[in-house]
Amino acid sequence: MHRWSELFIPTLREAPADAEVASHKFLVRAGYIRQLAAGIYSYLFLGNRSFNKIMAIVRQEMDRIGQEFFLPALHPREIWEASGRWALMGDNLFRLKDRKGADLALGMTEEEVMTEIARKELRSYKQLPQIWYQIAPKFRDEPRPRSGLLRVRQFMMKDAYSFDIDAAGLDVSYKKHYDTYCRIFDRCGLKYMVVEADSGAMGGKESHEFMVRTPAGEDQIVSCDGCDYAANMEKATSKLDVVPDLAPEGDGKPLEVHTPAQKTIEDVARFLGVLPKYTIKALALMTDEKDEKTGNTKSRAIVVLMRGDHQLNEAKLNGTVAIATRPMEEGEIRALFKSPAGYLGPLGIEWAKDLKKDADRPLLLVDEALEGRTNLIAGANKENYHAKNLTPGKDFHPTAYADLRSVTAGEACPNCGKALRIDTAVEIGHIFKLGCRYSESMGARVLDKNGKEVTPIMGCYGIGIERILTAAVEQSNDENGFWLPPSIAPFEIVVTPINVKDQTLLKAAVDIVGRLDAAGFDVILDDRDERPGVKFKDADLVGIPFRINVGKKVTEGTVEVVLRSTREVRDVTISSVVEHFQGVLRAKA
RNA sequence: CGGGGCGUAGCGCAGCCUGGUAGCGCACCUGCCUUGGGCGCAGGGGGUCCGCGGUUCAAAUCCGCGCGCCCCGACCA
Repeated sequence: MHRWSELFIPTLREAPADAEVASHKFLVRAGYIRQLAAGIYSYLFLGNRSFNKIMAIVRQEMDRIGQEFFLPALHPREIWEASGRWALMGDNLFRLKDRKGADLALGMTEEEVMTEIARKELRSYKQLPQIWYQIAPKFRDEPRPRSGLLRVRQFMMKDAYSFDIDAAGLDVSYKKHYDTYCRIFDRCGLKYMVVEADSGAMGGKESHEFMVRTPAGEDQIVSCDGCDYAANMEKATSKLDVVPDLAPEGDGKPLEVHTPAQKTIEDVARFLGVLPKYTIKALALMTDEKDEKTGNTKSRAIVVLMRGDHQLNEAKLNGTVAIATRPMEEGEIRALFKSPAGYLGPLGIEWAKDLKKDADRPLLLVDEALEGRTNLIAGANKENYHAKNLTPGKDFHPTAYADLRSVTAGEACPNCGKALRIDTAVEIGHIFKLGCRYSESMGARVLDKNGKEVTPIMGCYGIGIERILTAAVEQSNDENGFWLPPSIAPFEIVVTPINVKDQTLLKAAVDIVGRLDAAGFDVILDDRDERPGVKFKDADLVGIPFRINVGKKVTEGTVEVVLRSTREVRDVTISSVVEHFQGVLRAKA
């Protein structure tokens, strides 16, 4: 029997000053966690209990489709070299040396280790498909740990990897994970949504993120209330209203107009008496690519043209050019384009003809929203002048058109046309068709039916254990504390005798706890010699979804059952308490 | 990596400007009292004032360097 008086549940009346988001404040106040260092937390009794319940659910569901491993957190440099990620991961990878001076890394994910096993052990198509998973700590040297448990440097992750003989097999493994994830998050009592995700520079592969809407989140998701369209910002698109173009002026050729001291889109549009959507915004960017051998940095200029009222989506740009970019400095703009910053435009510059060719020329990337438009207004590459009558493809030639725009709330859904909404959310799971990136680079091969060597195709699938807890807290809290879904709460029920010095009450409470225990419920007895108010406040704080008050009414054979989420109180006879909770808590099971 | 803030008892903070006894609330311990929403009274314990160096008769306080933590941005399978 769990007796509160004997347990270490250090609740705090006040939250630490540096806690900002609800989950951080409450998990600390409720005695679930304590911080050890930036982004590194200890899980105390209650936190660990909740944690174990989440992991048990994940494990149970994953065992239906895969096999659990336990892999080292300490990885030799070699396997990260083999996958090419030793250089790629940069400072996010924790690195250390052993006594002999050999390089080691703390695992941030386990593609390398899993693929290493596959490489050594898998020989035949007959051994496929395989789904291997583990639940283990991961380490990332985040530049900025934040928001309590939301972004940390050590965290628990369920990561799974699938190996299939072909793309059709991968589709099956992927679908299994998709369904399993839904079951896991359903059982954890989360209100989540699944969004299409960007698969990064590798391109073309499928990816979904499992998200929980909460203002504490770090991601933006776009969704439609009218249909099931949902995507993250990097992937989201929308249907734009057709803009009737301006009529050409004069002979229809590019026409310079005097725009003294009008630099921003808003200024120019107002000055010329048009809406910003008739203008072109030119963004000058640079890539700095370091040559590994020579150590020299190669830079390339990229100019992005957007409709005047649109925002560039850097993730989309990244996906298009497959390299990091930075804003160009004013001096660079002057030197390269002979144009003052603020008056940059596409005219009179020799642009690369193709993404692959003309490596010495700057790239001109034009957002799709400008494709087919005519008679637009852009900078004239000349102080105090803009140019009218610009038509892409005629007056200048883009290197490429691409979807580079960030969707904004209220734009039309690409599926059904209803207004899109944008919410912040926390990512709790991510499934991803990896392809052969790791199996290829690390040399995993199996023989197929025909005795031919083929590279297994992989998928990877992650769940953040902390984030399930965090999301659950963010989802259900008020000024007094939070309540967790019973499936992941440290205890399902707290039994609170109003006065433990009153032997009748204490005895009745012990009896009730005993019977609930015996019936398989997770119960805690708050037998502390505290005033009722103190015990109620603590009970409200620590996330337990049900409370049983054992008070005066015991003499009439009843106790109160309080539902934390709604504060709904209900008298239940002592004799039927177990039955009552079997109805409430075990109905679905 | 750019910008900002903070570091004094377990938690929340004052003191620092203007150098001289280290304080308040909560928590904790003892006793009494109280028992349906963080009760009351009395007594008590607890501090390398983030660290190092400097100035000074004297440093929590002034100066320098360092470290840690938080926030915004950048970054982020």
